[in-house]
Amino acid sequence: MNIYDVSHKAGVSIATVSRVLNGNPNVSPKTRQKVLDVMQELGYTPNVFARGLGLNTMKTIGILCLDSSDPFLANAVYYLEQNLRKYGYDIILCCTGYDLKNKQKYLDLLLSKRVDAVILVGSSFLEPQRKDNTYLFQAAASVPVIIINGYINHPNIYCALCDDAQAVFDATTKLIENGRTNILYLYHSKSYSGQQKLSGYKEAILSAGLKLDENLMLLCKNDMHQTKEAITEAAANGVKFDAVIAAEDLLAVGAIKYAKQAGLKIPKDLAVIGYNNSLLSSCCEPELTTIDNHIETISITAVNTLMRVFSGNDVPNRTTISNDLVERGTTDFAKNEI
Amino acid sequence: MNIYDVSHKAGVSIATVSRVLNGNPNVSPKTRQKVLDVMQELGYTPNVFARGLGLNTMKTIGILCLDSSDPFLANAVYYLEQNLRKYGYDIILCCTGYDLKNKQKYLDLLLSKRVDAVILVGSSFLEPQRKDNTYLFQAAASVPVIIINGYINHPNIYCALCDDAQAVFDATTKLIENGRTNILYLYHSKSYSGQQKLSGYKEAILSAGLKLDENLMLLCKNDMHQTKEAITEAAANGVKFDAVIAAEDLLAVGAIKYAKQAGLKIPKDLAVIGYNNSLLSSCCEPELTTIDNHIETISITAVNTLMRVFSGNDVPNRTTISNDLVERGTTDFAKNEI
DNA sequence: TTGTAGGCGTTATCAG
DNA sequence: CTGATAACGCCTACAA
Repeated sequence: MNIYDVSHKAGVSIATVSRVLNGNPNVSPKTRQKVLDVMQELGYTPNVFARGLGLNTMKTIGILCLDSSDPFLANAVYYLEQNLRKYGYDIILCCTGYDLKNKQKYLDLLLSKRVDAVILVGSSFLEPQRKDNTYLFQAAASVPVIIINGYINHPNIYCALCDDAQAVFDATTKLIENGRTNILYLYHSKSYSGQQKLSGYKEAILSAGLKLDENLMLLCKNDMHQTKEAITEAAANGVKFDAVIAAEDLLAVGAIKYAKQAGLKIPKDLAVIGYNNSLLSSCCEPELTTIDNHIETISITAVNTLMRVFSGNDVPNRTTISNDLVERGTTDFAKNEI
Repeated sequence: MNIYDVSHKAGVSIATVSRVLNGNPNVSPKTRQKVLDVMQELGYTPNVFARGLGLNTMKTIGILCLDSSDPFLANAVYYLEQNLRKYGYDIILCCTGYDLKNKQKYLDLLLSKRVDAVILVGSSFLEPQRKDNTYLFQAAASVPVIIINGYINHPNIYCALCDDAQAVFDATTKLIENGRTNILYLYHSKSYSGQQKLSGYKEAILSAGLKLDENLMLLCKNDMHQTKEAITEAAANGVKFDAVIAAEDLLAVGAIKYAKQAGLKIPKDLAVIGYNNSLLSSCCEPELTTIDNHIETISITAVNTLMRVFSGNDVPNRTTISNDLVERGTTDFAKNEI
């Protein structure tokens, strides 16, 4: 079942069938209809390989992410898929894990599959040392590279991200304005976005005229129970705090568990703010105040950016989205504002 | 940069290069090495389209799921991707949503991309009416179809699932044995797996000599707050219950929120059991007793099944995994068993 | 062990 | 507006 069968049955040449297939206007309406009828009748589907051979593209985008089972990344992948499909693109999903070697390997693999572009989900694809990012630059030499939630300046690399530093700055500042003086910061990743958040925290502390305290910046494992233990240990070591801000909802839940265990009242004795506005944040008790980084908007932006790149437009290297604080039960801003 | 360039530079024919490429043993070690060196030097990568054209396969599996941002489905997709990649297969991810028309459309789309097989994640791809499943049968006519968490008997369709009915039966029975007499069942899906779970519940009630009460089987929305409201309403209407078993952790969390609001102590006044052992289950307070359906094992089984099908083995139509009850704070079985 | 030539199903370029 | 024909890059008999 190929283009020849259709052309025979329709009594035209394969060139005409191909033209109909590709919406070429140089076909008489009558001929077009005849061909379409035959295609329908035969249930003909063009062979993507042959087409790919000629066009050297298969309308497919490679998506690289560390771990698609992470709720935040899973969301991003979902929105990307939905929006790319609107433009007729398929996605090949590829989960690399944390190892740089694997990231490189899989990126090469995607390129060898002749994807039309690569989208990297999560700033963890940006290595701290610029020289370790050469694998990205190489990729960018052949196809557009989009980075979600990270930023690096290089030709043919486009970044869509939210202003994590600003968001954490604002949230921290708000805690301070509401009378919290010892704010514990929890994080688990030193990725680009992780650094941004941390710097937002530091800046807020300094702007308020407070002193930065290393003991108040706690590097945790990405696990709620281990986070709880880490906080418990810090408290046992004499670290005092009346608020927690976490780089990730999961860590904030660990803080809630700590408060419960330590007999602290939330938000009275301890205010808690998370990050991502994930399902977890409305699951715990009290429900978690959290920063919403609008991953859907970011994903849509990324797709739109890519489409503009494809159509040859001049496209900004970076698009930044602002984010919101979603207030729930672990903070008492409202009461203070009355 | 193609096979001709390599053959020229290496001073051999393209056939020899092709043989080296495909690990054909009929090449002298010396020639092989020379060709490999040239390929390395030129950074040659075979063109997947041309290869696909000849072989009519691209070592790619299509994965269909309703919504890859659902934590449970996201997990399945992740494990599938990881395991398929071990065998050198890529995956094309395709999220359909709930509409049957879309399911059909995207399945056709995947087939037109010449995927080597299709994996359907979630029993929601099985329509209640067998005639509505003809789209699956059609697909099975051209490639193997794997269904995760659903079962239907048809040639070239293979199913990997856990015994949901048994799991709910066991959990319900355990509640009854521990003195609970009015068990509220929460569900939100009437998919194959949803039906299995419900039937497990019913059977357990009947086996224990209790009476089935329609009011105790509550169809909810897939949202924790709406579930809480639904339970509140039922209670207001006089429905009495001392335990809840939910087809989904999210619904169970709704029950926990209800208990909190109604001033009921968990597990003393109300025992709660969820399903899936998702992150949510260790996030709430108290932590949720839940049924773990071993999605990782199921995913691995599915991939292994597929590989056996590819190698032409005779493969059972269905593989069933048993599942465990993970006991946490919302039940008090342990105390009763002492 | 190696090389030659035909085929895979499209697309694109020319003539007409 | 339509048709013939040459790419596209690889695989695989078959021949040597």
